[in-house]
Amino acid sequence: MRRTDRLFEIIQLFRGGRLLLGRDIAARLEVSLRTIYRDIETLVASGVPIEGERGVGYILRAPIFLPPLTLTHVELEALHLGMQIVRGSKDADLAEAATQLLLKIDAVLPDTSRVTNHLTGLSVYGFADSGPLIFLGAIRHAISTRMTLSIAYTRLDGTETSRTIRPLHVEYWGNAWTCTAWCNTRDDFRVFRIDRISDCKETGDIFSLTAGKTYADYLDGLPPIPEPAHG
Amino acid sequence: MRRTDRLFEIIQLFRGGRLLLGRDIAARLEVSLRTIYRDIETLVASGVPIEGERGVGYILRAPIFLPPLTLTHVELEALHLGMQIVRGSKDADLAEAATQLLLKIDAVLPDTSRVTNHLTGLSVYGFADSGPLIFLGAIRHAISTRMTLSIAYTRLDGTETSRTIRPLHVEYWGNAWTCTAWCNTRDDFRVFRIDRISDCKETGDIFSLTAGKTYADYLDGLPPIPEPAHG
DNA sequence: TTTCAACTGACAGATTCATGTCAGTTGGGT
DNA sequence: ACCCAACTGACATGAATCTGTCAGTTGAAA
Repeated sequence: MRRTDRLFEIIQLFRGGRLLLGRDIAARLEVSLRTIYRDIETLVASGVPIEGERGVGYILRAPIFLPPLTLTHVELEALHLGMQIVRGSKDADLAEAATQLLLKIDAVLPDTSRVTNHLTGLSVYGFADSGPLIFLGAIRHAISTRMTLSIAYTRLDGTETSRTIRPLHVEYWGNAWTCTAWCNTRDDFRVFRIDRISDCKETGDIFSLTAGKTYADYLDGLPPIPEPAHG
Repeated sequence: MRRTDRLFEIIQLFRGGRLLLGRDIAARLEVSLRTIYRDIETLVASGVPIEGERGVGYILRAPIFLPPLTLTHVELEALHLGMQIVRGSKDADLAEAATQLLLKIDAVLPDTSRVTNHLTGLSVYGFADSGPLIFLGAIRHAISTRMTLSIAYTRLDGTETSRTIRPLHVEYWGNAWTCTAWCNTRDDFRVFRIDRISDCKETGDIFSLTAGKTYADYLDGLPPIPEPAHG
């Protein structure tokens, strides 16, 4: 096995945020521990955020590895525009991540390719996602961890209701965010505007994706489906 | 010089979209022509879009080289969201670039990191940039090449006017695009809503960034400046 | 048909690289 | 004080890579 391949392999071993011991990596890849130390040194030197602690082991901070890419100028512009828009979003996690991503990319580009040089003068002021979206991040988190939520919701007519839901999907409509969920209270699918959710708590229950209650099932039940991101 | 460094150097030589001969690259890097052929083969094999034509030379299609990066899941999500939003934009160039970028990234991620796996259920329908923005691409192009434009503009009160402008900057306001320009007709800075531009032609004149007529000068002349992309 | 420059294959020598072994040090935790 | 596992340095050996040279082929354009 070539060294390059082994370096790649090592990154793969960290999937799932695992803590690894040098000794175990060495055994797994059938090389000596010394070689692993050298490999890790190489990886860190090329910017892979592996962190080691004496007496503990290694972890990889950012688990998605992007190999070298080449971009056109327009692609870099699109990337920059998109990240600026997301930075302006009300979802604090996403906004922060967008900032970090821009910084990473900028740090890595030579002066001559620096984002700002290729921006043909373009600024983004104030994202369009309106209203209080303080729960957007929590909901996205709940979707990925399948946490049942208990929400208070203000209907369009102003009346309040509280529901227990299994959040399935989030949609962005250009100026509003919605959450499609299985509503335990109504025993059917429901779509909620996130800016009208006035309270949101995790119940502690973890739901499983039961047949008939998934987002795919919801889509199946709809007549004609709008094409995402084409208009 | 290590080979890896030379490979990197070769990419740098292509800056500015230059057409290069293998012989010249060889001379510049003080290696044999055969070695350059081998280097180019290696680069192409690792995905760098260098194209060679017999009897002509080499060009690099996508001139921005992004070294390996590691991303967190949220960063990948932010990237995906941003690109989906840009894909929905009315600027055909940017939208297409965003699509290409998404495809590039998806092609390069291992199955386990594939964008769709990390999207905690998120769709983008219909970008908020409203109205006819058919000239957005043309204006961005004119900004980068410093082409003077002749535009027909419909004021908010409905009256028509035609102007000769030096486009300087484009701003995105969440639901509308504007272009800040030096207006030759009025001999002052003016801001135009791009969806209200009913015609747009290049005059053929290339302007230079004269002191007092740059975007920086425009910003200097403004009282308090809104912070870009923070809300 | 000639020219140009990209391309390909083979081969041998040089040199760099990678690796294991050994013998340490360091910092945190128990 | 002891253990653990990350770290570091040195060195020799062997493997892999890299390179130039030479002798071609190919496709396009003049």
